[in-house]
Amino acid sequence: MARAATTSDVFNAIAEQKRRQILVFLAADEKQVNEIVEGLRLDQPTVSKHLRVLRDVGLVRMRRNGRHKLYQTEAKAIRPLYEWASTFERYWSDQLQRIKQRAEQMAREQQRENR
Amino acid sequence: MARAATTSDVFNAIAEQKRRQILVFLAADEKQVNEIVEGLRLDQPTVSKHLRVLRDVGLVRMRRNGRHKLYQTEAKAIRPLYEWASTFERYWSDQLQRIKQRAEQMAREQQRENR
DNA sequence: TTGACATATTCCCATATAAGCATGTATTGT
DNA sequence: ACAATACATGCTTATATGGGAATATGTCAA
Repeated sequence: MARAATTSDVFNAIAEQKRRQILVFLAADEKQVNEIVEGLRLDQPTVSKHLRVLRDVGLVRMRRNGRHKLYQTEAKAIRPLYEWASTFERYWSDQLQRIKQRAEQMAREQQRENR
Repeated sequence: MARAATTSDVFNAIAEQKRRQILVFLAADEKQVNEIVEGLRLDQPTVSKHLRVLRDVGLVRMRRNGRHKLYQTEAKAIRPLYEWASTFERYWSDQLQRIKQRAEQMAREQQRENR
């Protein structure tokens, strides 16, 4: 079995760096393909192909405007990713907290010695 | 050019569903390979290979214990992913807020009609 | 209608997978 | 020392990829 299709879910779609760039680029406002090409310095077919993948998994939405097409990031489609990552938040905070506590502990011991 | 290596970064490493499962499974406590195999019902070589990828990108840490190896998720390695996803948080909240505002607006109009 | 502009798709290629099966390696108990 | 246990790696195969170049499709303007 090969790797899962890039269009199989959000996790696979965002594995590609250029697609991540595109998503950031399109987060605030809708933009034409042209603007993406110039803004990110990618070839036009490359951009179109990545947009296709992003569209297939619902990470961007598109509307036509004359002979342009306007793409924009569908922010809410990123939530599954965000939520999955959040699963681990408590664990890394725990670790950070432990480190912090240890540091405070050491500071207290230092003080005691200096007294 | 093919797809970027699964070991090239966290984004590629977590594209695989089974690796995501493993990370969740190892989030709270360290576990032996054996336990992963049984807990997630995967073949042992499959698990070892996925662990290899996860280790290469720093998503799990390992220590030996006798003839076992204990793996645990390195939660802080997931932060880049979390932070990237957070970039979009304001956009999806904006959208949600807009939806909420629209709902409230409609409610007000309803009230006015009923008066 | 035709031409120009904007975007999408196709074809080819090099590359990297993930699964399954077989085998290798390390560590411990006896 | 040896057998058993616990993992890791090697090999093969089917499959999907992303880039580049060429080409197709779609839409407007004159």
